[in-house]
Amino acid sequence: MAENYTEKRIEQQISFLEALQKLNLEQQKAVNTIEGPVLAIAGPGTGKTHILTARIGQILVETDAQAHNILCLTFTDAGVHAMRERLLSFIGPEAHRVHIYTFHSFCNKIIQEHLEVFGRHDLEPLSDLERLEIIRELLDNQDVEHPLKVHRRDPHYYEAHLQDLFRRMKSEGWTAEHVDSCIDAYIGDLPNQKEFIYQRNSGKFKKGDPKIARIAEVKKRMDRLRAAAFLFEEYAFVMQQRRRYDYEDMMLWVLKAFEEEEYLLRNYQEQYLYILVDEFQDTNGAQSQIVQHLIAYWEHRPNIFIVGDDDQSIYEFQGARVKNMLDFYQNYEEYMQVVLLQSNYRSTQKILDAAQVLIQENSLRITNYLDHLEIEKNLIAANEERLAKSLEIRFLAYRNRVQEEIGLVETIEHLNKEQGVPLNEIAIIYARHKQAQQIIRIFEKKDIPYRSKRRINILELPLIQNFLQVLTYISQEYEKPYSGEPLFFELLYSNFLGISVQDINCLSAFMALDAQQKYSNHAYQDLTKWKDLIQDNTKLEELNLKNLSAIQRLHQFLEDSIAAYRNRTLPELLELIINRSGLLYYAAKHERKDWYIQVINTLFEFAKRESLKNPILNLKGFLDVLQRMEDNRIGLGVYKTLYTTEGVNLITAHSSKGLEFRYVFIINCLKDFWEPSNENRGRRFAFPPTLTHSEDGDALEASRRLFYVAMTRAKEYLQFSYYEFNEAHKMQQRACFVDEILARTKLKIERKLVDNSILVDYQFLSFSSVGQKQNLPLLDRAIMTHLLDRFKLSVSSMNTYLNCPLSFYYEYVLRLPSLPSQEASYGTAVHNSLDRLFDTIKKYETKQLPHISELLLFFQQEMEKQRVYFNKVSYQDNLNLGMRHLPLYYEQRKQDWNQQLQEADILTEKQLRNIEVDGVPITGTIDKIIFYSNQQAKRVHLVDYKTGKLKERRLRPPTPANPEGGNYWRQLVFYKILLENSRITPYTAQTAAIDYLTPDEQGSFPLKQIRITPRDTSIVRKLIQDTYQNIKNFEFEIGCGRPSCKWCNFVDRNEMPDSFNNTEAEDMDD
DNA sequence: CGGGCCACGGTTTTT
DNA sequence: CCGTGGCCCG
Repeated sequence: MAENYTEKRIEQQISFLEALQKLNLEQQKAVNTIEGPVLAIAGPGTGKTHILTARIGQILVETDAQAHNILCLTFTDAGVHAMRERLLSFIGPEAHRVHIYTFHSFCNKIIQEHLEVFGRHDLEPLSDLERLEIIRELLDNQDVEHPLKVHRRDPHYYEAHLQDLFRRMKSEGWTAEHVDSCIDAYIGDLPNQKEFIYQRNSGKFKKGDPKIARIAEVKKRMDRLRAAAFLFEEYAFVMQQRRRYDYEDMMLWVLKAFEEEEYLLRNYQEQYLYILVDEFQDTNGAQSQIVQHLIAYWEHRPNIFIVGDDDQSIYEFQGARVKNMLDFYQNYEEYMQVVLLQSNYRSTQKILDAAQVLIQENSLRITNYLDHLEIEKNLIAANEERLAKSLEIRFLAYRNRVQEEIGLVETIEHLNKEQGVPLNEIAIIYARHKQAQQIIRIFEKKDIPYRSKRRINILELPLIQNFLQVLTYISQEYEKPYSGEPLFFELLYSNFLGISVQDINCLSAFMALDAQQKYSNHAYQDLTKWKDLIQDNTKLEELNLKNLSAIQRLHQFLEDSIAAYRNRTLPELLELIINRSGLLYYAAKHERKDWYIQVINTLFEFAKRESLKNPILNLKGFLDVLQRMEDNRIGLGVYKTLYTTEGVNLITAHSSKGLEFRYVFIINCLKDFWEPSNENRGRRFAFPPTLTHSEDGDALEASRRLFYVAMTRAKEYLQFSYYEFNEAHKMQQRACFVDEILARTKLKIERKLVDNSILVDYQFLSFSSVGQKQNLPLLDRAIMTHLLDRFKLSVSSMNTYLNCPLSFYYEYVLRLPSLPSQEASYGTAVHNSLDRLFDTIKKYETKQLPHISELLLFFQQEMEKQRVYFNKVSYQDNLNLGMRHLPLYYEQRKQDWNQQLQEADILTEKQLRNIEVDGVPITGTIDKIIFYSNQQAKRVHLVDYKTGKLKERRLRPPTPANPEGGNYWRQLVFYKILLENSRITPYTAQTAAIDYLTPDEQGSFPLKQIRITPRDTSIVRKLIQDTYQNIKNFEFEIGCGRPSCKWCNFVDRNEMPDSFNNTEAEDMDD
């Protein structure tokens, strides 16, 4: 046997033997018990990977088995990787021949090896968007009486629930019938449950009576789940029809093949003489069935080694997981060897004791089910280096959240600077990512390196958003020249194009002045187009740009891309654009180039995948897919490791599993973060306990395990902290786990106060971005003065300014072209048709209301005029909407209208120009003015049409909380002021109304009338003056900061300092 | 303890 | 928009 071994192998052999000798007794048992079933319960830090690999080595040494006769299954890629590395160091290249897989890669291998059975050739993985769309269609096809739809305003509300349910059903191997019977069992038992029985007499209820209403409520929820589960089969069928599959399917296919194709299973059963399963506490139902199939061949004595720690099971359904372990034990009890690994090589005894005390509060532990073995899980510190150190565990209570965060950062800085602890030996562990946001900001501002790994949606990144703007422009210009004009200005700001902000200002000033001039000459058709400007070298040279060549490059790049559109596949075109736009160059030169390149690749790979599914997909289609993803809040995820340099680790307790750090800080140890809020959280169905094998209190145990995992990451020092009062000064409740540990140890809570001087030091780190000044410089004041020369305040410009001065700057000063939204276009069409209706009356002086058909005809004509602003589908939708709403509206209003026609004069679409109030030029158009000429008091009534849902807030007069009043209220008062200062009439307007053109839920069209008081008028007059003054003072820099605000987002997206631009600028200065 | 009303938030993670 | 949990009252 030995003669073929090279010297190197012999060396490895020796190091392997040495490693074997160093094993403690428990470990030796786990490694040496090669034959028969073994269950190893391995607590944290007990050398799990070490044992698994040593055992593999041992099998190879002790038996005739070849490397390929050994199968080692684990949960994650990282697990596979770690195992392979360790094995390589033990046994050398032979390690590559051992079959180490994740469950998924193992199934994939089986499928690839038996394509004839699986017929997977033409199948493609299902994207998140496709999943959603399949489910949406499924829901749409259901009757309105379906439990998931009935009484539901949003027919798609349960989409997310269904996604989660179907995924669960697949991964746990549940059928609809199984779910159904579990629900029946649960409901049947409800009257026996304490919470569903009155505990004492109260009112008409007697002690011992079942709570009928509560039971009915649960039943209703369960019926929804039941109905949802029965949609599963159809979902699976549609997937198959569309030739799509997802991750969970791979496992199910293999399971099915194992059951139906005996030879296939037998094949693998005979090959794998030794099977090892890692992290058994995390295997789901389907995974555990795969293992069971593989070992079934060996009846009572399979050579299987299962290692796991039930106390570290932090994914759901602990009941089912413990059941898996127990089933495994009971099935092979006769020959089963149980090994309990207790020597911990990671932590100090103090840390282990505290962790121990905590986890003993749990009852759902495997040791409690294996009573007869009389085993007790205890962790004993066995690392000699660690034994020497014995830092105290600390519990710190801070006054508030800010203090906790500052205290933490201070402590870490001290550790690093004064004690020389490397930052990557320090971890901050929390329950949810959002808890780390503020700390990340502090680290950023203080320039302390940190690492944080989390899933990021690349579609939200400024770089990608800018790039998508460029793609959209190219796509639109290809479809129809000049249709991309409204995008051009924003596109210019894309960092990777290398255009300086000064030059953009120069170009925008030219465009704005040009527009101003042409508007005043009514030469709307002659407006200069961006596209023409950047290819007009003469004009460009007149502008004295800092970097003319960047603009010329941009022009060339856009032209080339549009030209390349037709003859290239989507990936080819994208590749060209990524290269020629400068995106790739920009990313490659960036400080965080690894990350940027990864982001670009993710987008590119996604485009390739989509093209594979749909070979004729073009750029427009691709952008449409991305748009639909955005609409449905589906991201394109990528794991981001922020700052790959060594730094403080910021991680969730979940992702801390398997890691270890010298210093661990568990933060925000509060009930709200660490204890389960509810069994049914988020957009998910609640499952009956009969299905998940979980019971009341199980969720708390799951959280306790998570906390335990976090604690056992610490090697030397463990610190818990929390804050006593939240932002609203409400007292916080600390997590019960803290108290559980305190109760059974001598540890005490220390109240910490952060020194005032330190607090002051942190003041400068601004904690809020709302209301921040924008970073993009405004145009030159002289140019702005010129542009606002003849500016007149209208309702919409005033409202825009009041809502967001930044938006005002872009929309009214720079006059950037924008496409009207589809809603706005529909509104215009309805408006215009109503105007024409009343015009007709006037024209023929009949005082008779024309027939409804007249109105509908106008509407159709007006929609035709707006057609360009709709896509094909939404045009039809909006047309149908109007054709349905207008007759109902007409019917509801006609009586009022007829009466008005008799009593009053009606003026529609009255333009009021050249009006001045308190020195401010104002302007506007009033939808409808009704003159009550025959009344003594000469008065008019104003009406404004609105399409859109009634929102009372918009109509509210000013309150102390909202001193400017609702938008619509302000608008009506503005109109009154406009009319009364117009001198077209001596009449006063005391009443005004918003006339809603969209019905409410009861099908009636609201007509909201307001009475305008002199106080109202003076408030709005003051607003008019102030707003005008602010505009004249160029106070545009502060945006509203609302997440939905186009221009705030634009500025936000482009505020990042960009090294590329700077180097470009330097190059030019030479 | 039980019910009604109102304000508020809306995980974690792997393949 | 839905469900939950705090809060108040009976």
